[in-house]
Amino acid sequence: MKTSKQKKLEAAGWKVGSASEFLELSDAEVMLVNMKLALAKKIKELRQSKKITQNDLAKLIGSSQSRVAKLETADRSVSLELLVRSLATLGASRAQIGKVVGTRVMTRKKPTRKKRLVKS
Amino acid sequence: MKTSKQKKLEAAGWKVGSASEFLELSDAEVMLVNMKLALAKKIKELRQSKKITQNDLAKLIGSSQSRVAKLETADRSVSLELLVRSLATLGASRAQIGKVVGTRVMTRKKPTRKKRLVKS
DNA sequence: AACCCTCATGTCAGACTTGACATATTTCGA
DNA sequence: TCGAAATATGTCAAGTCTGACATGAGGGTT
Repeated sequence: MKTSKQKKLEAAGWKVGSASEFLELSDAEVMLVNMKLALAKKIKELRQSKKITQNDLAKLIGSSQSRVAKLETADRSVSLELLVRSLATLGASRAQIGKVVGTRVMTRKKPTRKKRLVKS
Repeated sequence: MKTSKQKKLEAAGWKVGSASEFLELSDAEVMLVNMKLALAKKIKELRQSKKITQNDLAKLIGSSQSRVAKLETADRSVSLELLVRSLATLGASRAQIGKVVGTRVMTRKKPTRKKRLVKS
């Protein structure tokens, strides 16, 4: 049986188990995904605080509205690099970006519950 | 006449002036390059502290010695993503990576006034 | 309704990144 | 000095990411 961690990764479209050590790699991947989510969230916050649209931001970073939408939803097709570059273009300092990268975000909004069984 | 900043970027192989605002973009690019240099340095430090070769690390991250060499020299062909992924695989925490991302590195060696204790 | 604005999603050609390999250069112990 | 291990550099096919475009969904205003 697969670990829930592994299932989560695969659901998000990440390759799993392709290299040497599963635990190490998986941890790194999970960390990367969470980092991206945190950065995406920060981009959205920063953009909204500046009261500009995704289209406006797109012009600032030399891209298109659709890519900005993908940025803010941490779409599988956006790189860490584009996320960081966008934050920087929005005026975030290295220190601010470092803080986002280094700080775990609480994602749970509801009291923890037991998971439902899923049919296979 | 080009600014020294611009020349530096072009020397490093980065495209300049292709989008909207030069100053904004350039700042973001410079920041990104410096970030990569800081991450590369950290990777090398971490690897050496573990007393393993580039080849060993390459196996750990599922890559080759040559790419690890490029990683540690912040070669133009390595992505931020690979840098961060490698650090994570070396066991760095998000907090540690965030610190590297957010901390400007002094490139010039001058006598330091108050030497401080460094985390191991 | 019809119109407009904002954001999300799918697709794709072109650009960029990757692991692997070959080869060069540096480092260092005997 | 020599040789070998470690590291650096160049190249490239295969894979990934990007901007652009089309289109959809959801609100809000007239």
